[in-house]
Amino acid sequence: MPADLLTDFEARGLVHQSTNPNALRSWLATAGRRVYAGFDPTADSLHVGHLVALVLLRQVAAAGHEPVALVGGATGMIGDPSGRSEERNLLSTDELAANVAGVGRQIKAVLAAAGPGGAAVGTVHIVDNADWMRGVGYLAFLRDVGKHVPLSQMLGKDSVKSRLERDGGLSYTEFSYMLLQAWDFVYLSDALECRVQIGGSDQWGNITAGIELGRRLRGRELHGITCPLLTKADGTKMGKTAAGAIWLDPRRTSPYRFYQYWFNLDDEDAGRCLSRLTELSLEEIRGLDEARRANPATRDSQKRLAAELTRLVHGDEGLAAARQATDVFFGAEIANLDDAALAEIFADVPSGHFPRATLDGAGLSLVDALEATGLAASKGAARRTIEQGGAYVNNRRINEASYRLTARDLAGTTTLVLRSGKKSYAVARFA
RNA sequence: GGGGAGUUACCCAAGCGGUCAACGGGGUCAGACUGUAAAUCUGAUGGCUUCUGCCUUCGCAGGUUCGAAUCCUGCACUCCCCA
Repeated sequence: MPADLLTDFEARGLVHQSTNPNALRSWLATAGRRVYAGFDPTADSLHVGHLVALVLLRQVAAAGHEPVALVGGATGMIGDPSGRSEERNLLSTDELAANVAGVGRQIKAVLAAAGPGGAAVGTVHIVDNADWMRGVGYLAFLRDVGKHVPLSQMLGKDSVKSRLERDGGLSYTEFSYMLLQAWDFVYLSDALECRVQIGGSDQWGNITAGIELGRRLRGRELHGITCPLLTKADGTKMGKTAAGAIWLDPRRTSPYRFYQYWFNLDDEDAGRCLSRLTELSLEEIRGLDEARRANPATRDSQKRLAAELTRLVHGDEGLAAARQATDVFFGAEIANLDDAALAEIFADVPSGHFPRATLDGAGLSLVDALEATGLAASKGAARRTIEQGGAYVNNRRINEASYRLTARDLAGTTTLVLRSGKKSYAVARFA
C-alpha cells in the first residue's frame, strides 16, 4: 500500500500550493498512480535548481507510484515566460535537440539511482512532448485546444500580467506557451492516466491552466502541487555562486565542486536541504537537526547532505572522488603522491604546462607560475598574494615573493600543486 | 526650440592647475578569528619592475601651461527644467 505522499511532502516543507488536498489524497491512495513534472531543455544539463523536482519524482516512485518526467522538446521551441522578466531568445533546433538528449539522460540517471538501502526504483516514464506536438497543425490546435481557453483566464496569470506591465511586454509566442503545457497535461491524462502535475511555485499558473482545460475538455479532475522555490537564508537562489550555477553535469561542475557546494552551506540552509532534497527519513533528519544545534562545529548535517546528493547525482565513484579530493585539499602537505593519483584528484582544477627544463638551475619563479595557471590575474597580484601569506606550494605556505620552483618542489614525478588562499587550486605539470 | 547639469578605475562616488594611480563606500582578493559557516577585524585592489622607478588611465579629439582629471575649443553620449 502506498505511503501518504502528500502528508510526507507537507512534513518536508515541499508543498507551496496544491489543489483540493482531500481529492488528491484519495486519488493517491491507490498504488501505481502516475504523477508528472516537466523539465525545460534550456541547457544541455540540469542544475541544482532542478533537484527539487527530481527528488519529488523519486519520492513518488518510493511511495509506490510511477513518476513521469516530461522533457519539453516542443515547449522548448517556445520558451516559458513564467518567472522571467524578459523575452527569451529562441534556441536553434540543433541546440534544442542536444539539450533534450542531455537533460533526458540526466533525468533517467537520477531517477534510476538506487534509493537509501539500495532499494531499486520501479517503473519510470520519460516522455518528450515533441512526440505528440510535432504532428499537430496550427489550425487543429486552435480549434481543439485554443477554443476552450478563455482569454480572461490567460490574461489573469501572474506570468502574463507582470510581463505586460513591463516595457518589454511579451510576444504572442510566449503568451501561447501555457496552452502547450496545459495540453501536455490533458494529453498525459489521456495517454498515461496521469492526473497529477508537480512543479516549482512559478508553475502554478501553467498547472492550473492544464487542470482547467482537462475539466472543460474531458470533464476530468486533475490535480496540482507546487513546491516552494528553494532559496538560501540570505534570500539568494540555491545553487547560484559567484562563479555561476552548480550543474549536474560533471563536465560543467565536477563532483568535487558539487560536493563542496553542499558542504559549505550554512546551518539553516543545510537543515532545509536535508528535508527537501534528501531521502533520509524524517526521524533521521530530526536527529541531524538536534545534533547541529547541540554541536554545529562537526558539520554533520552538511557532510551528510553533501554525501547524499553527490551520490544521487554522481554515484558512489563520484562521491569517493569528491571525498578523496576534499581530504587532500583540506589536509596537510601534499607529498609522495604519484602523478596518476594527482591527476585524478585534481581533474577539475585548472592546470598549467611547462617544459621540464624550467625547473632546472634557478627554476621557475612562483610569481610566474601563479600567473600562468590563472591563480593570479597578474604578476603584481601574484606578488601581493604571496606577500600576504596566501600562496602555497603542495599546501605548504610560501612567503617569499622571490621564491623559485625547482625539481625538489614536485609532489609527483612531473606535477606540483599550487594554491591561492583557502580553496583555489591549480596544478602545474612539467613535461 | 530655449535654459541648466553631467560623463572619473569592476560599480557607486570625491577631486576642480602641481604633494593624484587619483578620498570614501560597495564588490573582489588575501590574512586573523572560526565550524571548509555566518558575523567581525586587518591588509590589498591599473600594468611592468633589477623594489628603484618606469609605463598607461579620469567620455573622445585637439589646445593653453614648466606642469591638467582639474583651464580653453570642438565632438559624442546621458540627465533635468521650461516650451
